[in-house]
Amino acid sequence: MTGTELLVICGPTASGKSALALEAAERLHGEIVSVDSMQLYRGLEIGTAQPSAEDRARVPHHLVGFLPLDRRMDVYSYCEAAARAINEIASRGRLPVLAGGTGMYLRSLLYGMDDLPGDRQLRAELDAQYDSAEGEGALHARMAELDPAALERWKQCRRRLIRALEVRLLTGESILTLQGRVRPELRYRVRAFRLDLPVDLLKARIAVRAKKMLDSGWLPEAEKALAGGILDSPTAHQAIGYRQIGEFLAGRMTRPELEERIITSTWQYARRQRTWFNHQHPEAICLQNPEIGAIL
RNA sequence: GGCGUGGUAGCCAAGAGGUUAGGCAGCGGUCUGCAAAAUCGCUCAGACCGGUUCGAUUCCGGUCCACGCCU
Repeated sequence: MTGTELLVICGPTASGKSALALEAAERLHGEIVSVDSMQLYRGLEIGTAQPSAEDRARVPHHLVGFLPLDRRMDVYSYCEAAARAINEIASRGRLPVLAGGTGMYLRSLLYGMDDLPGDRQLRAELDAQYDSAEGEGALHARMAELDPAALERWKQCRRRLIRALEVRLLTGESILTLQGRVRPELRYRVRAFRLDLPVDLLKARIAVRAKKMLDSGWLPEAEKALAGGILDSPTAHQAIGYRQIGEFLAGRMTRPELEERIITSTWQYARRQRTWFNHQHPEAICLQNPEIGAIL
């Protein structure tokens, strides 16, 4: 653990994290470090609800809107970048305020992750193999031989299986034995808050926000991102809404259907975030209201 | 008014006289290098009334409703 002090505000999408973090940073002499796998990207400003120019003028934001759409991102790279930003902010004597909803990024940043080797090239190859005709079976057979325990554990889960094989190939050992069993200590001195609004309220906020985004420029933004190949990008293609907007623009969906589908997938995302934050962040104090008073 | 077809869970949608349909949505969980991802589990039926049968969501009759055609 470093002595660096951190304020953390996490929670599901549309729960009011950004506004709260903004106000807190303003009052506490802080700068915001985004913990969001999609706000990273340049060109997805509206669709990923990035902070406005006005917000950014009020408080410096880091790790927002800088990454080209075709760039791959992963937890490890994110953590490196975020740790760097945190150090810079702290060295300026300001308070790093982490704000965002990408649970795995946040947990990895706060608690660290086992420093196992990684090889994107190898991983990409294994992934490509998986797609070929007998790929899945071949990969399973290979794992059955090299690391049956990991296969058993993740046979349903392509990515983790591939990652397990990657590590096995790189180290000669099973990822299961290399990963620490116990959760490590926090790496920073954190004051963490997790927003957990009542379900009905959160649902309503999601619906309102989705409609507002669609009414205020998301469509042209998405059209441009689609033209730029977002759907074929390694990571950014996962952003909610862009594929659906493509369908809508192609006339395969009505506007009400589009809204509904976006709201639905956003809610599903929020649900996953809720279960993550409810279970993975014992250090965080639960806030039922995005109110500044609670964190000052 | 007549004839026909159909009424299956919040929605879509099958088959079968007795054995889980399935998909979507919903709910709960998992999560160590693509996480706005991936994945596991659970809940929710047979329009209504009667009959046949050991047993009906499935067969028969009626009622209601929807759709189509005819008058």
